Parts: sequence; structure tokens; C-alpha cells
Amino acid sequence: MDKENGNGSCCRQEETHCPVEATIGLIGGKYKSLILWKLAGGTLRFSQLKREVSCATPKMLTQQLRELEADGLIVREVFPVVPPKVEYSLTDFGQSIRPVLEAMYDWGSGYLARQGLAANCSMTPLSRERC
Amino acid sequence: MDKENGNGSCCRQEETHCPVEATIGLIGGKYKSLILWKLAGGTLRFSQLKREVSCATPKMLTQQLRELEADGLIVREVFPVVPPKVEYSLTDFGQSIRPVLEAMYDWGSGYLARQGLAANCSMTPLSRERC
DNA sequence: CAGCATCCAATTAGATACTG
DNA sequence: CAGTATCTAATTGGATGCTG
Repeated sequence: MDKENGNGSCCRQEETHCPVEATIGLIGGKYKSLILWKLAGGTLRFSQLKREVSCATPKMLTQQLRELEADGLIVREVFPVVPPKVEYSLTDFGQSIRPVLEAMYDWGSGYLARQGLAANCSMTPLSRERC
Repeated sequence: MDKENGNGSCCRQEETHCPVEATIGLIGGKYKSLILWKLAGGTLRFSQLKREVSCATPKMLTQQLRELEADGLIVREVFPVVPPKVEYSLTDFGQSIRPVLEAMYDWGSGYLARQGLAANCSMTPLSRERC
């Protein structure tokens, strides 16, 4: 084991070994849960994701997608054609987070209702997207 | 209804009506999940929380606690004694998030294992705290 | 189409010192 | 004991323009 941190501190976010915080780290990023939710509905191209997650700038979208890819939640497939075509889809591991997202969805719905707010976002696969 | 946002945009984080993002907004803050987890074990005083969540500075701890309180997840009870005594505990609503945290815990554990990392944090009520 | 580069404003969080 | 106040370093994210 490398030298233990000298000070009494410990919680470096980058090396957190807490399951819950790790989960938040993976899906808590801006638009990440929405991206995952969308991809749960099937493979999407970058331009489609941009439309589905219209609040995200291309820069942010790219950034979040790269992080999700690095974390093994999604795959990025580049087709060497003109014009360029890039497809994103969930890995098996990415698929496995659905129950967690659904638990969060259910609990969050209760919270919104408690606040007198309607859940109006594009996250329900059945609803018209509103973002 | 007040004037709809003029631009095509919509996703103001502060007014997101997405259940999943609302959930992340409530428990995604720094140390929040850890605080909730600790309080799930029973009422704690500020000084006890500071010890349990040793990575958080008093400032951050106070800030996160106030937010959790404002969101109705915890209650802050002040005892007018000397020296001061303040107790924090979960509301019923706060208790209701346990299943969500546990789903995140389980999935996050799988992720850590997948990365070859051991889950060594103070989140398991039974393990010795390591923060 | 699928981005990357650059600049910049706003937010975040740590350290430190102080208080009723 | 349970915070608050202040300052500052670092990070985040939006806007804009450009490219293979």
C-alpha cells in the first residue's frame, strides 16, 4: 500500500471508495442521468442526444458522454463515413443501473408531488419530451 | 403561470421538475448521502456528525445540514442549554429515502468491485468508520 | 455531423480566525 | 459546543467561433 495520507483527512473525492458516493460520482454529473435514461431507450446518435438533452451545450454533452464512456457505462462507436456518424449506447453495466434510476425516479416523484410540483421532464419514455 | 422562458431552453437546475435530477439535487450534495446514512442510525449531535463525517469542515457540514433541513429530510432541534446542544435526525420523509440509498449502495459496490476496489468507507453501519 | 478551442463569469469548497 | 465570517484557490459551465 502506498503511503497513507499524512493528515487525518481521507475523503478525496477522486478516490472515494464509498459505494453511494461512487454512484453519485458516476451518474450525478450534469445531464448524466438524463443521458442514461435516453440511451436506455436504445442507441442514439450525437445529434439525436443533442435534441433529447437540448439543455446541454455540445461541449457539455461531449464531456459527459466521455466520462460515462470512461466509466464503462456507455460505448461510443464511430463510423468512418461522410458526414461523420457516431452512435452511443449503454453497456451491459450501464443497463444494470436502470433499477437505481427507477428507484430515484419513484422517490423523486414523491418529493415533487410533496412540493406541489408536477414531474414534467423528458425522462418518462412515454411522455413528450420537454427537457 | 408566469411568463414562460423566452428562449427554447428549459433546464434551470433550480427548477428542474425531473424526478431523478430532483433526487440527485437533494442527496447529491457533498457529504449529504453520508450524513443521511449516519442519521439513519439514529439522532446525532453536531459534534458527533463532525466526527462521523470528519472530512467535512464545520462550514460545509453546517451548510449541507441546512440544505437537508430546508428540503425536509432532516430536523434540527436546538436545546437552550449551556453548553449549546443541537440534535439532528431524519424526518419520516428522510427515512423514506433509505431504499434509494441502499439501491445506490448495492450498485456502487458492484462498480467498485469491478474496478478492483474495496468498499472502505464509513457507510456500513457495522464497519469501523474510515470516512 | 460531431465535435474542439478559447475565453470568461459564476459557483464551490478549503483554510483560517473568531463568537455567544 | 455549535457554529459564523472572511478570503481565496480551484472547478464548473456557458457563450462563441471554428474544423475535418
